Amino acid sequence: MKCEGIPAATAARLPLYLRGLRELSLSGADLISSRGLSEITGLEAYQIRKDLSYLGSFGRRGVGYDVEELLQGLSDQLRLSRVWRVAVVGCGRLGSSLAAHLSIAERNFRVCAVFDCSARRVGAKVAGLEVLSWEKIPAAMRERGVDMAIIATPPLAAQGVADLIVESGVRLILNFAPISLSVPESVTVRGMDLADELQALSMHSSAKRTGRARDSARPTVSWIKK
Amino acid sequence: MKCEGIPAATAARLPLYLRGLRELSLSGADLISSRGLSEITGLEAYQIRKDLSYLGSFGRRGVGYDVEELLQGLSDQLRLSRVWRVAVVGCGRLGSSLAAHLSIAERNFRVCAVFDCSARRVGAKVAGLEVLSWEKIPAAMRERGVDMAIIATPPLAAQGVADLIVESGVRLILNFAPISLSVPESVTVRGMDLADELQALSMHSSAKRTGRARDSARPTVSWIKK
DNA sequence: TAGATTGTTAATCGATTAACAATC
DNA sequence: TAGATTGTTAATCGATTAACAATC
Repeated sequence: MKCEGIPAATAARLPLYLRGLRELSLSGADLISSRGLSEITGLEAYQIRKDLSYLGSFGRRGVGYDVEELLQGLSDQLRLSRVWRVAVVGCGRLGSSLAAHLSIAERNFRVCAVFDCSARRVGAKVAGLEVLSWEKIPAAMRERGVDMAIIATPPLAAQGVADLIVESGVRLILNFAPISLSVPESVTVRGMDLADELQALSMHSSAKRTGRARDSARPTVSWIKK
Repeated sequence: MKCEGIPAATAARLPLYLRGLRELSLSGADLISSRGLSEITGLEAYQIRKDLSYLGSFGRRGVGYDVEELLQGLSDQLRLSRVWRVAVVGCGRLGSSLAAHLSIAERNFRVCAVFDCSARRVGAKVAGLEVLSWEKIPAAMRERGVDMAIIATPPLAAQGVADLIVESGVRLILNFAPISLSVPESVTVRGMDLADELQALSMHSSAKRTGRARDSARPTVSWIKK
């Protein structure tokens, strides 16, 4: 799938570039070459040049890329010029830690609602917010203008929660529950599963190699195939 | 990258098939067609047939796939016939919840060591285990026969921890810290980053579509490029 | 000018899709 | 036999890599 003409494989690498550039920016660097970015990301320089060329002409031949300019270009492409309003559903250990982590560490994403299915947890505070009952999902999501929802419930509750999220008009879902969700075509679901990752790692037990650095161009080729 | 002749794109989808088949097995199904698996996974039937053909001949023409047999084949490919010994480094909110979750929910992965860099947490219990000081990483990893390490420390501590993990001979790392790690060629690192995923989701804000189900063939195309 | 580095074009490679023959 | 469904081959598509001309 493409995002505005950008190949899927390239789009999946943009967050990696963004992180590298943020580090560079903090360290005060003005310029960076594709070769320099290669050392930071572990990707090949020619691939970086090709990827960045899809965003437009941010580099200067013979010179390199202006760090701030490229950072801006990437932020625009990733639509980070705005703050995204995030809801977390499921306030167990994982959900609470995700909510807390987001609140502390990410300025582009603001947790603005937390929900739980257990009466025991409703009313408690998580990430500074009062935990709401799952029944309030559609109303509260709309009221608070939520853009994305994170599902961190037990697997059996996840589909029901997903249905409520869809009902409330939210179209971006990050799913930590180890189950496949059914959603309408218009909704994008991204699954993150610890077991899946460990299983994939186990396959690499022998016969592997590693360039260097964070493998993880996190290659999101199939956001969804259709 | 291939694993024993299996294309990378296919390998990345195997955990998805495994989950579907486990559900089927629990529900008592004996046989499943590629069409049936398509409904469960959201992938196309022809792609499923092609993927499974790489594992060998598990289906019977005119009939379908034997659920248990295919489950066994997938488990073998994913090397799940054994229990993998996992260490968690970093016992903050995220690390503790990952350790607890793994202990409870995953039979193929056993948490057998937990570490932290903060003296405050050393000695506490996480997932039933005593939290050890990071200085003991090399010794304890070896003693306990750890196969994989999960890094869930703050970003600034992650590289140092990764170095100790590598020193202890562990070659499979799942990194939750939002930073690129430098490791030798022989080590496989998989990065999981909440911010990266949210950024990627944000790109899909408009102009998206979703087949159904868990998009997430979790397309791990670049475990590492080289 | 000479050296550096991008942006782009062309070549290679791998993955997806389509089609169908094999076979239960 | 007729219907169903796999496994495989061939066709298409997209991504990676290589090479180099443009340009600072």
